[in-house]
Amino acid sequence: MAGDSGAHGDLSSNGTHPTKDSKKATIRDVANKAKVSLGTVSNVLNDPERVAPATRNRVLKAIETTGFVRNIAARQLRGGGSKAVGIVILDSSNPFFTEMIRGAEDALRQEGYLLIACSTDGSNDREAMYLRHLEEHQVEGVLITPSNDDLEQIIDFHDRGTPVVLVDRESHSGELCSVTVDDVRGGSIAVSHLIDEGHTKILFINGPTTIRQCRDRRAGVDVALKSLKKVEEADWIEVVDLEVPSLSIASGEEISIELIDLDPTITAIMCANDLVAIGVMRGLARSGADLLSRVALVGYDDITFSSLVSPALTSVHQPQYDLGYAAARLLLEELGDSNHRHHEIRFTPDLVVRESSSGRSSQSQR
Amino acid sequence: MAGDSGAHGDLSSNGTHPTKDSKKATIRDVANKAKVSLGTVSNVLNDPERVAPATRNRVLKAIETTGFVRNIAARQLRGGGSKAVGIVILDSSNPFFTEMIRGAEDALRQEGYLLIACSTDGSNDREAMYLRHLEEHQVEGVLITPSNDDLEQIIDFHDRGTPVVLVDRESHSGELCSVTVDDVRGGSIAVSHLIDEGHTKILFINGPTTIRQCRDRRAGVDVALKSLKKVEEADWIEVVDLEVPSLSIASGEEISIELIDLDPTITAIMCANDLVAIGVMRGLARSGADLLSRVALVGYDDITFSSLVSPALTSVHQPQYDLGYAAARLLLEELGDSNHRHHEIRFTPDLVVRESSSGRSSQSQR
DNA sequence: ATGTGTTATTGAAACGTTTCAAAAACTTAT
DNA sequence: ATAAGTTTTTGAAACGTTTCAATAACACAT
Repeated sequence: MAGDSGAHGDLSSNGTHPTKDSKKATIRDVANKAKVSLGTVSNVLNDPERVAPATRNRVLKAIETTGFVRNIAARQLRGGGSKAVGIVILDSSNPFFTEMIRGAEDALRQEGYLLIACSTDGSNDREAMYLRHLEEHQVEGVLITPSNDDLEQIIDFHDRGTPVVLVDRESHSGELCSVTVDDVRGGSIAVSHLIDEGHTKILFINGPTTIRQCRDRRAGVDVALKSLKKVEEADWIEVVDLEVPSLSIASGEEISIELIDLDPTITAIMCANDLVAIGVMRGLARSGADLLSRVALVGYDDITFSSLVSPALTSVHQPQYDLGYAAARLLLEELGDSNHRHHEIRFTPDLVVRESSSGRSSQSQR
Repeated sequence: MAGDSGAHGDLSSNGTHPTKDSKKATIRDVANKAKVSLGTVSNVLNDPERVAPATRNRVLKAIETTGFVRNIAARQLRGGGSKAVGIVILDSSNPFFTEMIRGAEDALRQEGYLLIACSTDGSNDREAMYLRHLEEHQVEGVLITPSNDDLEQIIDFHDRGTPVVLVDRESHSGELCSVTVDDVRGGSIAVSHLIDEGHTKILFINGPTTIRQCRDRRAGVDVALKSLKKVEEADWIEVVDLEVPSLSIASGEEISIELIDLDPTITAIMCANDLVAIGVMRGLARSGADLLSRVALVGYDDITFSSLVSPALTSVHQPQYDLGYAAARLLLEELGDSNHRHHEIRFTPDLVVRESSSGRSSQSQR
């Protein structure tokens, strides 16, 4: 920029970083350098076919010479989009969510969007705060796993003009797009696996039934049982319920204490998610209990580390990355289509069988 | 807004979401409703003491009635900040980084900033792309773990006006703030622990020595050895080196094949990070090898799941959350202080001893 | 009522970019 | 040289908010 001091006018210090206070080049600087109008520079940036090649090259050179970096805020103000999307998740310590973010980020990067990540830790108030900040920034859309069952605040947010895609949560009345996994089916295939292995009395450790995913997974167990009873008249299969206050490793550890003296006719445990299952494993290991050599264990989510614990955990695989990727693609679709119709993408989970449910001694007891 | 149609003027459809196309309230709408000037509304929002209570209340009511949401882009254009900070990390699958993001987000949330998360996966080109996008958005600062040793592109970015804090990386010439962990010391305390346990021949599985952290951790081993040799003239301690191409679980699994026939005089293994150590464990378990019952294993990072694998992994604890939190605080400090002097915060790691290095049979062999 | 000092409010202009009607420049045909 | 058609370029105005010099309003003293 050595030869351009004149184009920048006053280079006086404004008190911030006195040693490095050059003003950034604007579109006006480029226009002056290339001896064209502001509109022509804008056309070169946004509609290059409209500009004669010679002029275009002159402008491109001036852009390089001045070190021009476009100002998104100015564009946004004039009516352009913010090129940013918010993602609001529950817990950034849970690999389920971080894989989801990864999928969303990959999809958005392809279109030149930035991803603003917000963790609510299940707090409705924090969710409200983040939504407000995102609205002030005029993000082009938001991907969100709601902090609770009541979608009112999210729907209000959407109604004020920002497209929303629900992640791992349905929109019952169809006013929002959503990406979900069929948790009823997930519960069914997990319990069916255990039944196929010969287990007849199964403990289901659920999370808070205020959480729809917990309810669905448990409901899936009933669906599988009903279906089996119809086909095989299998009336001897029994499911026992227990509930932990949160879907965390800590909750699993706490409940493991109650499992030490588990009814010996229970030969299988199914947990509402992997963190709870891992906590159970950890708690039992800590207390020296040998329960898991006779009892099968199944988790839900198939987070990255489930294959690394010992015994490796059988788990219902949720396509975490795909959830995030699909949600972002759905949002991009909505942004590009003024006649967009909301819809839902539903993924089907599958079971990944590992050590924790294999070769348990249920068959010898049956 | 039912009684306000006049204030909004033309509510004609612009072809986007025809059913819900109300224009958002601007500061002008608030001013009209409260019968004050634009400047007064701005003062109520930004400098409320300057406005008479009666006027202020009238304006606040109008803000509520109109549903006004401030427009950050407009403020930014006029000279306000973007209230957004970028964080550029290497790999969002590694819990080390996700914990770090969590710390940064918590610190920034307190000041009303949003966090824009970007993953480079170690790619210099992707890092460059993200830096450019962040610059267009005029983020108020960037926290970054560099994708490689060459900081030139990051320093250029900083020199163009955006404050930068390096995370887990030093700035050798002091032109940037940084937050690091003393990896030399981490290496030392890990190997010292093994020596204290009686191990005299130790295998060090390093990552790419182009990565400064890998070099430092290995260097720390030498520092501990030198120190010990001075004090106790302990010339019998030996370290054997091996290198994996990347710090991943997969690399650890691959190298585990070579460990099956490990020299029996090697009684301890130290890995450059937890993912490699976990990979080694997994690979050995898969091949049925019983090596880890006689050989101690130490990792580095102490990611969340290290305590959950079996045997639970002894690891050098890195304060991941604190790294992120401190980096963000340092950046906020720099933003608030026009006479800011760059400095470095250096954390001291500590060793968390778990099963993987306890009670290995090294002492009976010595 | 007049003068002085203080507080509160106003409103023009700035910020960087895009947009599109109008003007200018270019090309081709007569 | 003139006219018509096409391409290229221009530049005024808009976007929402902040800022600060100028003005208005208010309070108090004489």
